Amino acid sequence: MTAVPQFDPVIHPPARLQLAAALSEVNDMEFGRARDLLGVSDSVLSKHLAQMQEAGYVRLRKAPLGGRQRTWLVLTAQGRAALKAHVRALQDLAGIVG
Amino acid sequence: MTAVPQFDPVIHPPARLQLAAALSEVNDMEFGRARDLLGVSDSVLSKHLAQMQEAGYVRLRKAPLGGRQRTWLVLTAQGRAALKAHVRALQDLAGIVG
DNA sequence: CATTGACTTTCCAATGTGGAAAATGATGAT
DNA sequence: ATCATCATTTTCCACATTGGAAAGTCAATG
Repeated sequence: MTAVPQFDPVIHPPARLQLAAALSEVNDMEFGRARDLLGVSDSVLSKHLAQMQEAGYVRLRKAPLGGRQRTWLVLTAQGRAALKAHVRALQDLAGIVG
Repeated sequence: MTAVPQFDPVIHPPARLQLAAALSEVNDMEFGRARDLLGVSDSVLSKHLAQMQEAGYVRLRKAPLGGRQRTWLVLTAQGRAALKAHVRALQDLAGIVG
């Protein structure tokens, strides 16, 4: 009798939720900027991105900038929808509190 | 440079978030009912409650019912405020997604 | 072709969550 | 009083997740 809906496990963890939210407000963001924003190491961001990519929530665009290869993170339509659904789920869940 | 605000770790985990939300809609709820609602074992609910109590988010009211002792869970004002703040934090974070 | 910069992967420690089972505490039965 | 029982609570463990450090990759110089 699990009357309570589950949250999307890919997007619920703080780091990923924050990343998705940050990406939702821009067209794209550089890897390094996202890493600093979240305050995590390269490896950690990379691993979160791997999961979000696998879920189809994020797309990585790699292109050279200033001679060096850089990566831009883009929230996909699916990722945006997932974030939206997640926020709405929480709002519904806590609707009365408002 | 953690420009992203952190979530309340006591209330963010799914089980506790769902519990807080569920409790926010009623005056109180029986232990067993909450356990079934969340779909977890007695021990797990008990442990979540311990954390939420320690944070001052939940109060346990024990009283006999039908000869046996039962426990009712009550969301405190502090717990309600924490839930509200959490929801608002997420909304702010994802404000653009709307 | 060695080097450097920008990630990615591997390895490992720390935490957190969950369940089963043992322990508690409060009754109710005997 | 003592025992059995029900409602939690605590203990013990297994497993999953998350995070960082360091080694590994790969493309673009020098």
